[in-house]
Order: sequence, then structure tokens, then C-alpha cells
Amino acid sequence: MIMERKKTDCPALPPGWKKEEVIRKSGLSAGKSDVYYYSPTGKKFRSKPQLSRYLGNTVDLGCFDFRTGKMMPSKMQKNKQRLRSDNLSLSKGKPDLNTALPIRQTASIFKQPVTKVVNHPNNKLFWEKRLKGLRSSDVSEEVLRTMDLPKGLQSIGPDSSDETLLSAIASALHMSSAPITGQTSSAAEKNPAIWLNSSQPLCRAFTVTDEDIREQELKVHQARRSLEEALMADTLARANESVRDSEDRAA
DNA sequence: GTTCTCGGCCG
DNA sequence: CGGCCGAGAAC
Repeated sequence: MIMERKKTDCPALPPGWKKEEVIRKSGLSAGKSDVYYYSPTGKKFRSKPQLSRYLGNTVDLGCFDFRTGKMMPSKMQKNKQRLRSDNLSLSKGKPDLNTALPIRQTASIFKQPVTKVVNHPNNKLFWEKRLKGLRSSDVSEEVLRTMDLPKGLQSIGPDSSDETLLSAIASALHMSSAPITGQTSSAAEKNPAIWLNSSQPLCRAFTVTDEDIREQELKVHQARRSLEEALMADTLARANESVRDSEDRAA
């Protein structure tokens, strides 16, 4: 006879989510309790950030209290979650692509903001590194594979890593409707600190050929097929699971 | 290998 | 002090 540990329904979350509280029964922290949540598919979550990344924009966890599992109106004061209109409206001209937030500017599917350090005395020293290490990742927090960039793209300035370059360009494409050319002035090459065009990413001037475009179209096509297959597999998996759930309940 | 549990860091 | 996550223990 297995004593199923009690997982209670959590009203503050979408249907099917369960909450569990486990009391520590030994050690220095005996008596303390840990709270876990289970998605409808059974995945376990042990912290609010983890939950938040998984749910994305589906649910606003701003005032969700992880420990109690309830919405706490009192937590409304937190002014985190910067609106990007703040940053755009107060800079009338072109945004400075190397210091503005790398938030997606097209369809808003990511609402998580990115930390921006302002008024730091050494600001100039680390804006080059701001985008370092940004990666696409999936909902289970695993980093997806890194990108290979074409030889024609070359970084400029102190940080020459590919990942920073890629992020800088992606950010530029999102932030500006003007063409992205890279740094066209050869003077910027020798002394970026002075000649940098801040409305362009830290990247040498580059050209995009017709073949580049055809190649990319092919990649997009293949990626769409992969996505289609993955979605299909997921739908089937969920269907199977709900069948199993009903059988368990009936037994 | 996966899951459970407590330690311990850091804000 | 509590949230969060690493890592050893347990399975």
C-alpha cells in the first residue's frame, strides 16, 4: 500500500496544477518545509523562477506567492518588470543599440525583462559584454545548441566572441527599422571608443548575398518542419497521458 | 539512470 | 530568515 503524498489543487494556477508541501524530518533544518508544484503533465517545479520560465506569459506570477500558492495582492508594490516603453519614449532619436535592452521588439512573446545597469561609473567598460552568453533555450532550461556564424560577419571591439556578435546583431534588427550595416567607418576599427556609430552593432560592415538569403530560407523551412513534428509528438504524448490519468483514477 | 532530501549560499 | 538550487543519498 503506497501512501500517496498529498498534492493539493492550486486554485491560483491553471487547472491540473498541483501543489505539495514536504516537511523536513531530519538534519539541522528539520521542521522546515519545501514547496513543490506539479504541472498537468507531471513535471516537478521547486522554485518560482523555474515555474515562471515554464509558464512564460500564460500566467502573471508577479503577485503569486510560491510558498502559499496564493495570489498576494500585497505584493503589488514591486516595480520590477520594466516596461520597454520607458526606454524607448525617453530617447527621442535612434536608440543606442549597444546599450538599449535586448528585448524582443516584434511580437511580444517574452515578457521577461533584462537587467540594465545605469549610471555606473564604469559603464563604458562593460557595455561590450552586455550581451555575452545570451542563448535561446527551451522550457526545461536547457540551452539549445550554439550558432555558427558566416565568415563574413566579424565582430569589432574588445569582445570578439561569436555569441556576443550574434546577440548584438539580433538585438539591432529588433530595435531599429533602419538597415543594419555594421560599423562602416574604418576609423571605428582602430579606435571604437571614439568612432563608434552607436546606432549600429559592434560588427564590421558586411554584405548579404543572394545565396546567403537562399540558404537561410532553406534553414527556416527545415526548422518549420522540425517544429511541426515536435508539436505533433507533443500532442500525442499529452493525449496518451490524459488517457492514463483516467485509467489511474478509475482503478 | 532518476528521485528525494537536506545543506548552504546569497539576497 | 527564507527562497532557491547544488549535490549527495537513496532508490
